[in-house]
Amino acid sequence: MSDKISTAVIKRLPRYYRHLGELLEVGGERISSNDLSVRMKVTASQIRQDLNNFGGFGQQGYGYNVRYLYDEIGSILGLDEKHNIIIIGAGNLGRAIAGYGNFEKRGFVITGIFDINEELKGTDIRGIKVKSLNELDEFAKKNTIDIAALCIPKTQAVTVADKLVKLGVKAFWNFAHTDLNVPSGVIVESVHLSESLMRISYNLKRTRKD
Amino acid sequence: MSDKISTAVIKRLPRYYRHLGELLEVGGERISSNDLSVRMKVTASQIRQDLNNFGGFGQQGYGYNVRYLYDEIGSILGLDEKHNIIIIGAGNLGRAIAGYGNFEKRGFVITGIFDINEELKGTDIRGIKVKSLNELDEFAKKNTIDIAALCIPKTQAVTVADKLVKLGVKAFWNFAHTDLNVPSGVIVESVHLSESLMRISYNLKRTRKD
DNA sequence: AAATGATTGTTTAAAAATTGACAATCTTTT
DNA sequence: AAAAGATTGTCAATTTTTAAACAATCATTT
Repeated sequence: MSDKISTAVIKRLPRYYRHLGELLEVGGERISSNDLSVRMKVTASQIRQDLNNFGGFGQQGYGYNVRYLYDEIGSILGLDEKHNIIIIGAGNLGRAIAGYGNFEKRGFVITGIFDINEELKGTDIRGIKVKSLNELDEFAKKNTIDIAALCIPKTQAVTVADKLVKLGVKAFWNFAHTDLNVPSGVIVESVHLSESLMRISYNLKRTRKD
Repeated sequence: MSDKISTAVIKRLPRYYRHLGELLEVGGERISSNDLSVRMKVTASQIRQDLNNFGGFGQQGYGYNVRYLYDEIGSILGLDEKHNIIIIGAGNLGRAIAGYGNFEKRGFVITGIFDINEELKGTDIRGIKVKSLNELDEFAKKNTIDIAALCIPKTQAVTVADKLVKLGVKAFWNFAHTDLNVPSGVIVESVHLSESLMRISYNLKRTRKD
């Protein structure tokens, strides 16, 4: 893999994947960049450029085979591999993520749920028993953790992330309202719900002015 | 307000707001674009350019007054106004959002929670009784809804959004794994968790190759 | 099997975003 | 009160991203 793919492209890939999946569900066999552009409300040019970062998946005069392109993008996204996820924080958010079955379809398997609250220990969430945060070290040494989802307040999140970095965890799905400082090579994908909400607020204010 | 502000700038504003808030918490009175750039890991030039879209908040030789800038950005983001939010879907995700107290600090008030499951009707979530989806029409006619958070599966989300658009709702916080088609002027902010997770997966695959 | 039509992959152009540079100006020190 | 130092606001340069254009090529029709 020669040149670095821009993050703008990567951010769009999952959306292509989703739309192709929806097309598959209704029996779509082929689609042109133009038809897809109408459906997705982006330019056909962008679609072709994005895809060509990874290779020529289409055919002149025909378009793209939906199933083939879907699988290829899935592979580019690493969805053909299994990923073990642990969830830190068994509150509503942690439970919401644990309970979302579709992730497992795509190879994301929840292998552990941890909470600082000892009273929750042993509680069953979707067949997984909540463990104490004290058991995290031992667990991490015995099991492969690909992704740690941090569903805890910001102060705890920073501490736990530091610990998990030392234990070798390479990727964080961060729901805490803070930035995480991790060594290079460690991935942080943050979902800042409050920031998302503020953007709505901004747009509401602006829209009213027009 | 003359020229349109780019979405790239808007996306960064909440992060400035958060960092300024953190500075306030530790008693910071002033900060230069340079110090802030180190803290936030962006260029000082970008900070100055971003802020100057909205006016000159700083002073040569001094920098920015933290409290003043914090309040100004808050105002730009519309956080000085109250926003009524309803939550559609009283599952774990809906409850997680309802239960997050910090939103209320920023003027986001949850005024209703609705679920299609009649069995949940009357259940108390943080002092709010869950209503049936059948009551949504009546509620919308009697109350102002600024933002509707859609915490339901995609098929329902599309239907409910259509209905709420007709009832005059102008902004959606969409957690369903689908795009929403709404008339222009209606705001959609989507939080696609599965797409976020796929980006992690992509980066994990790529990192291993380096 | 030749002609027509469709659609990609890729090049070129345009637009947007980011960074760098520096004069203007305010603060702080002497 | 003058000099030195700091830092903004803004302009210019660079880089990145997006869109347009089109030759190459494959599918379909006649």
